[in-house]
Amino acid sequence: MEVECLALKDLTSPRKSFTVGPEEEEEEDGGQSEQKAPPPDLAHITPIKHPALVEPWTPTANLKMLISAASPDIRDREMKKVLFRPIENEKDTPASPDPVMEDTEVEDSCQFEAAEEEDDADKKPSRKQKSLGLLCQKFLALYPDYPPPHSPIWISLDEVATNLGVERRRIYDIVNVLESLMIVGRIAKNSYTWYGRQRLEATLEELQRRGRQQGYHLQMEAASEAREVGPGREDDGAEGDAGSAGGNRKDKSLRIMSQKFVMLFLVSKTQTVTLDAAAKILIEESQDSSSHSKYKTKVRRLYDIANVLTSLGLIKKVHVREERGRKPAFKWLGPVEFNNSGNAGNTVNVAAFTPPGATQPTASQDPRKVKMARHTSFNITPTSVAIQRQVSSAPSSPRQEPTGLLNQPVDYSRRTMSNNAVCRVQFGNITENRPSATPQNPTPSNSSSPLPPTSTRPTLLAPSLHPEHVFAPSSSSSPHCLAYLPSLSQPSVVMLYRAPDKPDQAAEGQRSPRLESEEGRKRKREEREEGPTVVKKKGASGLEECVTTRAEASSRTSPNQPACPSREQASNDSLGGHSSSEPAQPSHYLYVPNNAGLNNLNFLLSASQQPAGLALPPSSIPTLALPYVLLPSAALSHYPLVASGLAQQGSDAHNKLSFSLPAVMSPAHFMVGAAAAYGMAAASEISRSPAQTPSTPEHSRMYGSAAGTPHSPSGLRQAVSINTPEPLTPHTPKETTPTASKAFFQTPGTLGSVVSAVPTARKRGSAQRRLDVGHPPTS
DNA sequence: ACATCCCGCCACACC
DNA sequence: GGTGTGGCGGGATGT
Repeated sequence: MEVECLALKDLTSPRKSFTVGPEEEEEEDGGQSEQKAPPPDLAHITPIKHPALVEPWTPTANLKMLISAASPDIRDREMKKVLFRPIENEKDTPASPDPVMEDTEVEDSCQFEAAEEEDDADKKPSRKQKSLGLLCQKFLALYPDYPPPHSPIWISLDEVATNLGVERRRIYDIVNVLESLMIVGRIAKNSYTWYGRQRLEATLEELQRRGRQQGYHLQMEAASEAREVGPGREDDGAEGDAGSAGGNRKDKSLRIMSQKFVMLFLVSKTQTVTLDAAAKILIEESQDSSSHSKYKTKVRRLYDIANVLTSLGLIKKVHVREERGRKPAFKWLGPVEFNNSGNAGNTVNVAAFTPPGATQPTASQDPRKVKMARHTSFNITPTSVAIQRQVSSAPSSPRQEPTGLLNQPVDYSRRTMSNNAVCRVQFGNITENRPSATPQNPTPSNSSSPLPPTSTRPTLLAPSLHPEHVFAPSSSSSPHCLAYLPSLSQPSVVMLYRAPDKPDQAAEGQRSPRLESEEGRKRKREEREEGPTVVKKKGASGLEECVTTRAEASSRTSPNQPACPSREQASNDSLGGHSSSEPAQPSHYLYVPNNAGLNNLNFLLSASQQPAGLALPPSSIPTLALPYVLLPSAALSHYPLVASGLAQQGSDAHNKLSFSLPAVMSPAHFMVGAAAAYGMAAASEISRSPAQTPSTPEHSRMYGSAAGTPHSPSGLRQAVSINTPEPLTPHTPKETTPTASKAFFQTPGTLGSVVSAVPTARKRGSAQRRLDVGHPPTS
């Protein structure tokens, strides 16, 4: 790995010139960044003060981070600062950070932010920010909805926990629910395979079937009618599940409860289930008659499950009014009717499903056999702030939907930006596949080895973004893309703006995601079937349509990839190809601090645009007077935009550029919430010339590190790749250019270093504690 | 006051 | 005994 790294570096070296320090050397970002090379533009752009001094964890800071992104170390530091800061400092240095404003211009803007941000960012994360729903979103953001079938993604819970900066315990909660839906499958201790939504539909179908068999529908009716549930009871079902699960242990709970809960929705006429009813039904089954306490416990668990399901976009919170008043309930947003055919796509074996507990990956392929790419994903740092509360808040209460705002937590999945969103950002995942391509295992097949998750490979970069994350306006036409970079100090959004071909589309992007939610899904479903255009919308269930579309059309073979066939083309285009207006890519990017009124959003816009105007295409951005910073493209180079397709992209290589920003994108964030809200739809593709895509070492690191340390900026390390428009497939790119791949690979080494650095983080239990650092556990 | 649900103790299942 | 899981519910936080 190390070696590789070197290699990468070498590669990058050329770039180094402006790239920030290759590595750690740099002292602190701020200064260094400038020093480094910053192209003139940058230099002034980022007037980062002396980082060392303050380390404000402000938007500006984010900027710095970006800049400094080049050096992972720095990032880490910063991240730490950030991460910890809130905790530790929380009050200590309250304002300092923001107010300080390191950057010049930015600062100004920052100031705006400052006020808020401090709150958000600095402060300790509110409870909402730590919610399971948000956490789940982050988790989901790490992996593609539709990973390539043949290259399963390996997940290390420990790593995930570390990266997300949470306790393992929390991850278990999420994973158990995801496992109940076969979104992940357990391989072994601490090891899971990520299936994404490929099997989701089939699983849901199966659950529906089972739910009916078990008579849940009757209970639901009873319950609904008479609040008091009639003791319909049937334990069988439950037990069956549990039993099947194999582990009988106690796993009856979350996993099974989750399935049952889902079953209730699937058999419900109204598709709405009140917590009360669900709890009662579940209690009965379990026979815990314990009564009230049991009830309370069940409800608590249901909240946990509901938060995860909400994050998946499968349900949303609602209230049902009753005589007494309104009761909390959840409405199913996922698919209810399954066409076998459709499901089939996934080829999930129902059988596999059966034993939920069992977790057999089986079904189609044994993951293990298949080489698994490690998804290092991550990077998501625990951004304290990162997540917008909106989102977070949502976990339980998605109410916003109506508004159609950003928030919806859940919808990430569905968030579709514009209909055509083309751009895609990928996080690590994408890469993952590629990596496989990497030297060692170019093809999935060959690698028989399961890949030790650990060091091995690297295949992945960082977690890929789901397409969702990216907004893509209509295809190529659109000029810019928005990316949400949670890792940045705050949740930030970066807009890459290319000389626009058409702003309009961007506008499209704006459409609130929400709208789609329900209706959209349906539509989507339809769409999928129809066709391909899709980019990434997600189906109701959150499934990406792209996949589906394509998948259906052709065989389901690879839902993932196929889905977005066009990419290649795109890639061509984008990569270098993208001739459109710009030859390669925008020379500059605008970075807009969130402060500006945008909720914590930061944007990078291509300089090509007039800064002042920030005028994004009108459509795209409503007039926003935002403070922004121009960043020379070079600056971004550090963050490697990797054209996935660079080299060979061959099939996969989409044009996506990935550029790794030290941020993590969580879908949610990405969401756009803000973006959307603002109407920025973004999206365009950014194409990057191959040359550009440098896989700089740093870059690689970023990816590689997938596992950032928790505290550390792991989050930062994420890479984002943006594709050209089009349908991107989820991430498939198995093969990417060599170079690119290298970059990814290297990561590991990088990671290693990083990780090592933070070993402590690893402490699992304590991992979270990082939070505590600041505050000792109360007790 | 009630709705949510974070947090982490602690039991259990495996090494 | 150590570690991975995850049940469970106290009590904090949000509304």
